[in-house]
Amino acid sequence: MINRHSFVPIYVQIAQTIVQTVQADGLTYGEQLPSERDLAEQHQVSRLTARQAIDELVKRGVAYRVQGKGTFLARPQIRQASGLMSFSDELLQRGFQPSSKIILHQRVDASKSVAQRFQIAAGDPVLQLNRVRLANGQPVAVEYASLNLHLLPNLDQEDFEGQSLFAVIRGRYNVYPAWAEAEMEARLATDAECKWLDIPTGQAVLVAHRLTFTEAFELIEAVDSVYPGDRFPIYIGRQRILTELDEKA
Amino acid sequence: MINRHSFVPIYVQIAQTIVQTVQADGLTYGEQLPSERDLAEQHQVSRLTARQAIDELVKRGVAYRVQGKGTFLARPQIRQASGLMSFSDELLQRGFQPSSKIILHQRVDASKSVAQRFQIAAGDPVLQLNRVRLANGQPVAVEYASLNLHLLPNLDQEDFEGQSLFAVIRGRYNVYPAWAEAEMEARLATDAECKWLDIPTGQAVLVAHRLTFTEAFELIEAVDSVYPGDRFPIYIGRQRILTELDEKA
DNA sequence: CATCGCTGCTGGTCTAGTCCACTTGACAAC
DNA sequence: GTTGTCAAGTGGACTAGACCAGCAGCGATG
Repeated sequence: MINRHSFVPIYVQIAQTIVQTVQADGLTYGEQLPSERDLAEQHQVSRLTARQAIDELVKRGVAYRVQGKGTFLARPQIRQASGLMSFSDELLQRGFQPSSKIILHQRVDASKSVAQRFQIAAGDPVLQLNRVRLANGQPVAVEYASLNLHLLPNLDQEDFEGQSLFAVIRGRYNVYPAWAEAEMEARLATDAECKWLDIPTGQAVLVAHRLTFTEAFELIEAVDSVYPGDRFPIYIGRQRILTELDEKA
Repeated sequence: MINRHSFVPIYVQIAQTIVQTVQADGLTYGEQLPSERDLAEQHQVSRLTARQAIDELVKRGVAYRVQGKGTFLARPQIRQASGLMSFSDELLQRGFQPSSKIILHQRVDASKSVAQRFQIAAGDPVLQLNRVRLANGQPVAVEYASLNLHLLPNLDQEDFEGQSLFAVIRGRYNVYPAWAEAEMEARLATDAECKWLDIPTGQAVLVAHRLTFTEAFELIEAVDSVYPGDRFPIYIGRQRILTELDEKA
């Protein structure tokens, strides 16, 4: 079960085995997981390590704790993937074949507002990448992306028709998206968008203004995604509602 | 500084003092916070406790760690409040005076699909509460809410024109919203919505289908919020992008 | 029969350490 | 000057305990 000489921390390994066990045993919402003390003894680790494993599951919204009673499986999420994450990954998970048609792909000088977001000088080059996103050949979104060439030098020489942008960012540059932030609004589709998305004029579209950061909050990309309103509802994911630090006094 | 006999855990107290210190000293994005060992010695606690304090800040996206270097302040969020949280709270934070006009307020028998969401029997009573939400007297949203009367008995006898729904839920019932999940779409406003929101016909609106859960994933409410597309962009909050548990092998 | 209290379980918090991985800067050797 | 090495400081992982707080079941006591 547990490999003490692996680079993967023990608590992650334990979290993985719990997930596997849950799937194998067909456990569902509300059922109880092993106690922290049981897990510790089972895997011959200290209780804190077992607790860290369960922390991982709680962080993901897979399980929840009740003091005095135990740890239980959470209600499953509506969907796995999030509208805030990689478009390609989400489509793959949902069983579609993602692809792209590039509308624009060029270095541009950063405008003042873009430069401020990227924390670079105005006029510094930024990669502008506008794409129509397709699922099984059907257009499902238009994306207007600005990418940080300081963080991703020579990114403009990559090919994005064939491969996922995030895959390139992770694989070639070892840059890992860790945080995302978004604002949403609705508006009517522009004429160009109607053509790209193959929708009638006057239709409502959902626009997501998304920022993606590294662990250290360097801005990787700023994207405006335009979705036809009804064809593709966007799942925001499961989020913990944080109480203020100074409440509960 | 630290009160060892308070009911508030020491690590929370330390997290609070860090936030206060940061504000008092005017520290900004990128500046370094005290090391875990420093914090531990400063407050005369073990290193784990100091670490837990920083964990709180990292969980909130206030700080981030870099192994071998230290802990640093994160880039501030676009906005504080989230479109997934309490409408009233968000408006208050942004300096508006929230109010409501009730369109519908009655017990209804749960339809099959609603009952399934709430995990109750079909036909069991649910509180349907439809409101026009106002900011400084201006209509900014229409909300169609279904509330769980099993969790919140006799909620239908409360007054919601004057007070925040979440305030009642927290104060009177001791039910704390802990998780939220949402899907978003865009469509054209209905005639009734145009009247309520005082917008021209044919305008695009943003629709958020939101579920709010307790810590134990009991469904508190299911809400469809309709926002005029451009008047009020919805902030989704800052979210961690989770890597799969079985990656990084 | 109802109730109170005990006991044994759970998670929540905390201690005082250990060793490892990584970053940085200083300093010595080339 | 460049390069390599070493030490100090950082967060990451882990141990082996401790006590507290909340829940549930059981049994004795009224």
